Amino acid sequence: MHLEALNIFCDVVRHQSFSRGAVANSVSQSAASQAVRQIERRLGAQLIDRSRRPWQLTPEGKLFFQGCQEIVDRYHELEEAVQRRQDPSGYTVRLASIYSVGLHDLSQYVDRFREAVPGSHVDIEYMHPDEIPTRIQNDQSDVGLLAFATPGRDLTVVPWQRQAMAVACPPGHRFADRTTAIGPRELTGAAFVTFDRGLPVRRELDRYLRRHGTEVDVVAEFDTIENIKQAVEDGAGVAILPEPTLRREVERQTLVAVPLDKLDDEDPFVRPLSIVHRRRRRLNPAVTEFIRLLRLDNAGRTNGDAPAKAATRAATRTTAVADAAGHAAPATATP
Amino acid sequence: MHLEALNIFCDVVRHQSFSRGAVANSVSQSAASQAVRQIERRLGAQLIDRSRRPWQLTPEGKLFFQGCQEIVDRYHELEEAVQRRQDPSGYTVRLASIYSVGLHDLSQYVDRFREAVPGSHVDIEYMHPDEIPTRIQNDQSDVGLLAFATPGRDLTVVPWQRQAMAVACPPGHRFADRTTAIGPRELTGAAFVTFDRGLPVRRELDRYLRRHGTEVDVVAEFDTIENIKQAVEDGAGVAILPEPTLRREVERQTLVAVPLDKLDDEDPFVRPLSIVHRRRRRLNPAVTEFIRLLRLDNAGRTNGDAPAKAATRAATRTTAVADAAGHAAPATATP
DNA sequence: GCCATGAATCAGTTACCCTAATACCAGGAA
DNA sequence: TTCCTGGTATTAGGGTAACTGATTCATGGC
Repeated sequence: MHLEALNIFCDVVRHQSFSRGAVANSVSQSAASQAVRQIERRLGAQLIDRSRRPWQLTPEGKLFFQGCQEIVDRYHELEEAVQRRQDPSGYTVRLASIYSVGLHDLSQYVDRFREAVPGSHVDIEYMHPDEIPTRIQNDQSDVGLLAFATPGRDLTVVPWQRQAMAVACPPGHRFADRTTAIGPRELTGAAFVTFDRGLPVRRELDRYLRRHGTEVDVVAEFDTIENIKQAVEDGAGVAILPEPTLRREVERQTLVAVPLDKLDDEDPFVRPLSIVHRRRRRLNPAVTEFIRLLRLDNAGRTNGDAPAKAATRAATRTTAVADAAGHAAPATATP
Repeated sequence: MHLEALNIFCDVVRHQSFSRGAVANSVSQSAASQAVRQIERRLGAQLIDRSRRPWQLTPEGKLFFQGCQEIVDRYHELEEAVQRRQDPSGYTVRLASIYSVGLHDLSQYVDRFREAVPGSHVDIEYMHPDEIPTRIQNDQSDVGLLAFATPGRDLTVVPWQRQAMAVACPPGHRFADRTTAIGPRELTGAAFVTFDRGLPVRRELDRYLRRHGTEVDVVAEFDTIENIKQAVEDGAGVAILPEPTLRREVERQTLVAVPLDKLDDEDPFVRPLSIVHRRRRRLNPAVTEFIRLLRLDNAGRTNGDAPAKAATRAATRTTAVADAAGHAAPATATP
């Protein structure tokens, strides 16, 4: 039996789809179908009940899937262990992050990690938020950093940071000299630069404005914070962005960040950043350690105007993310 | 990667030989060589150091072998589990035994086992003693019953019964009316029917006679106890055989069994029967249970003239043969 | 130096797996 | 019903991996 075939079966099950399982293994849909059929023939058992749509795992299929996952994971670990013994350059953690978690913010964690696990290495890749869950499911990345994440069938979400949102405007703007926080209603009618529709942060932003009866004049939409900041610098309008992502521009005095009024009667408007990793599967010990370090002292980190209390609570709430055996914990938290 | 290739590698390591590993997998030596090479290429690591004879596992090889064994075993378990879920006819224990452990003796254990593990089944195969370790190593049998067993690299030996040896003679023989035990020296010059050279029991028998300065007149050699008994019944001579194997003939009065004098100053001459199973590998839970039952109350069993004390000691000495996780225990005992 | 033993290599064949194209099937809409 | 759609199964054919049998090579013993 090919281990590759077992992996295809696992991916088909994880994605609930032969086609997507095939893609995850870089083979044709036909190959995936044949691979699963072959496993079924050799086992002499039907693993997938195809009589209805969408298809379902049979009891045998569930049993086999669990064992299969374990076996495939173990083999990959074994391969890694052998290669590491040869070339003891250490573990590599593959991190997938959205653009707006700055390299600068991450580097302190990376440094601490490399110190804690000698010879280890962190591969940081920045990408579109939609890509991150997919990459983690396909085992192309070990850990993801994501805003407004929602847990999925095979995705564990661990709250990480809560970034306060602030109004960004160019230095000459009428808001620029404000020494007090801005209430959302004050933005009514303002020229507004915002995120592309379809991004989770856009939905949250729109909901926030709607909740406060604020109608803004959307003059531009972008899919990255960098582009929005550029547009604001160019005088296109104002924007609401996570305060930590504005630090450099504020220092350089190319932008002004004015705090949003917290309006005591409700939760402040924050961007929750989360750590995501695959669920119900063995995690590399180095990955577990990296996640531990990430979560360890992000309370000591400045988090814009978000109350430290909230960040601390989020951090302690999920202390038992991974157990001693290196398995993903079944418990999942939503920001 | 082919699971079959991993299994070939494991067998090559277990047998310390590419050729024998190949045979165990029913492929050519060439195929085994190529399979191992391919694994090494894909891993990018040398697993076997071929520069010296006999070849040795590299550190990477040892690491890989351990993991490999685990993975292959787990997969086979998984396959079995799936098949059992489909057809819940239960576990099968494949038992390989020497001819002279009677079906009658075993059936009581089998009955008790089938009662303890509902739906289970015991496949008893009788064979030449030399075959048994091989079959166990090649995973063609789960448990073996063997006389004068010696533990091997991958074979755990658990003492089971100690059968007293007795002199067998035909009813008309001059020993037949003896009411007292026979001292070994009394056999000097007697026409003697014995085992084939090469059988462990023959070596022990010769050593016993030599130790007592007894020279017998070997008139025939056979490879099974049944043949020896037949020859003795036919008046070819006398023999020294395990007392329990003579029971039926004594009842039928076709043979007479006279106890061997125990000669207090030394251990009595007994045939140690042992349970053997593979070492350092997962054992099927049913197999573990079967072994437990075998060992459980063989003290209550009549064991010829062998002192019950010895049998009990042997049984308790190895109480921890298999731990709760179903792994073979590292400890091994020799009879 | 020579032989015996066991593994590596080679060439030829087989068998398997993959892709592409296409047929099929369950479920939803008209 | 009938058609349509999204997704899976099937089929044929080409490419490649893996096996066998023969041979060569390396090592350790003589």
